[in-house]
Amino acid sequence: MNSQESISDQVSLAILRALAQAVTSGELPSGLVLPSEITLERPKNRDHGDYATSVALSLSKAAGLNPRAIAEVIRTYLMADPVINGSVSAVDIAGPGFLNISLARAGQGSIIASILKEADRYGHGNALAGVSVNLEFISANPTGPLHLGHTRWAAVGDALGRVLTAAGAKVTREFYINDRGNQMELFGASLRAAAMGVPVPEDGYHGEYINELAKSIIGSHPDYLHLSEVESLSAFRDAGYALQLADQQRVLQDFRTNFDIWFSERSLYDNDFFKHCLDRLRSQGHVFEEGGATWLRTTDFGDDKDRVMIKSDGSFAYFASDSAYYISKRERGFDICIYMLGADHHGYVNRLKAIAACAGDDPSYNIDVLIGQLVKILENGEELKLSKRAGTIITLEELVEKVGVDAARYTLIRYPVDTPMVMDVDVLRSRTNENPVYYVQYAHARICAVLRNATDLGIAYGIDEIHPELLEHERERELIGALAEFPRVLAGAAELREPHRVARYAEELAGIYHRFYADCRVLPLGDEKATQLHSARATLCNATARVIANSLALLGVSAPEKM
RNA sequence: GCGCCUGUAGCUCAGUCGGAUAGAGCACUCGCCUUCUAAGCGAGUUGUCGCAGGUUCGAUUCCUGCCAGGCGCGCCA
Repeated sequence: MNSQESISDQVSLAILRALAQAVTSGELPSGLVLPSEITLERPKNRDHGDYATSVALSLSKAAGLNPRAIAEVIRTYLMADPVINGSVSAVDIAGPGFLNISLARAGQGSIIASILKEADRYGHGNALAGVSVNLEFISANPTGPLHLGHTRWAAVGDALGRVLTAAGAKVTREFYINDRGNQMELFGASLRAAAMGVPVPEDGYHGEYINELAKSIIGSHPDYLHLSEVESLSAFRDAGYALQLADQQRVLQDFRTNFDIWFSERSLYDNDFFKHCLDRLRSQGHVFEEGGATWLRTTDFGDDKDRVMIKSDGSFAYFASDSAYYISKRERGFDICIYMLGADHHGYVNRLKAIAACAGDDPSYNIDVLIGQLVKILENGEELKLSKRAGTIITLEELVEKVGVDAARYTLIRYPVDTPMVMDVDVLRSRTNENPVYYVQYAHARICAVLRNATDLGIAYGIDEIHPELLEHERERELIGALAEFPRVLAGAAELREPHRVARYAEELAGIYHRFYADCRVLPLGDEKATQLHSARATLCNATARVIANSLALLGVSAPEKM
């Protein structure tokens, strides 16, 4: 990290050094417990500098000193610090004891230089280096098309994978196929009934897609109708499964969401793997028998009731799969298992965490469960109701047909997953500020146009044309400040598992760029002579395009060069 | 009954290791294209941050209680 240490990191380390020096010199009490790190914040008000910290305020009580006095001591050592000497232009004390730090032009220039140098890796970090993450999302039954609820996870899960990767983690995306149990049997029975032209079972699967699937199966396997009932049920089930799974895979690929592993629930029971899991849990002392069933004592770890794994009739409860699946993930070498579940599954959080604890793991580290709220969709001002019965479910594919992959992905990602959201199809089709994906993409396309023109005019730009001393306009300062924020935003998004932060940042950056563009002419006007300022501004544009493109890449959204 | 999530501008929502006058888009009014993409920019108006306490130098943010809405609590999957 040393070579890529950002200005803000350098400053916060310098503040730590200043505090240590102050303690050594006796200006701060010797017993004072110093913070392990200093987090700088970006003041909303530009008069408060580029960075600010309130350490002096928080140390005041323990030190028994006036916060402004502490700030004064820090300021003195900070100004003398050789490392940041050239990049910081001023350290001011404001209000009750805030330290406001302003960057020198040279410091701003180094930000642009590192963006151009690191290119598509700018902003990436190593907070999760060496950590192996299993990211499981969607995990739909292979008994029908992916619908709107799955779509949110497809977009957010994929973006989270990109964000975690950018933070240095080794990420494996996994789709858990619920291919065993009653639902599969009902699916087979529904297909068979449809194929035979008899009523589908009451609790079976309905909808036009069932008829189409049935038709397609008979088309390639007319003999299925003449098998015995038992044989034909499983034949229809397996054929339907294969078709539906292939369909889900195709739709997801078109949605730019790719999985490394498609994990079959059935496979958990192959080769006595489940027995092995049970033995492992038993050896940890959390398995017991009662009423003819085999249980996991999840109440040892905060669950509100114990869970049955093997029912008294000898069949496996769904929880058996959950337990074995978790153990499988850990035995395959994953340090952190992330689960993305719908709000209707939030009751599972405790029991999943309890599985980890029962297996002897640390539930606060090895397992991370994210709960997402539901999505509603609006068209022509009316909510499209989702009903499988009525056959009016909105599929992922239909949504993409309506608004396109970029708009669908972007909109689903830009909200925190724990808030319910409404997608308005009409807005997503619009080309205005209401539609943030265009706002961001437009900024990128606009910059590309400017750079094309710069090249035509023979204006040089790039790492040798930064000229930070010429960038003194307030808009330029703002823009550089925003570019410098990207690594922190990305790190936060990874740590909190919140990719929406990247989208919000991209919107803010795009807005700052548009304002810069309105106020700062980049290229020479008419027959005006080209100067270094033109090159410097074009270079700033170049760096901005880079950061916007990097942000969009993390969301799986395209960064067009022309619109 | 127990548990989880949510409650911020007229609308849709940002804002988490507590910070300096609480933000954006939409909507409404008015400006800005004979020169870099107007899918853009600028100006104006809008708030008991659900309510009540507590911790703190300082709370939209943390804690407790309450109110309102959504969801979940099977030897179903």
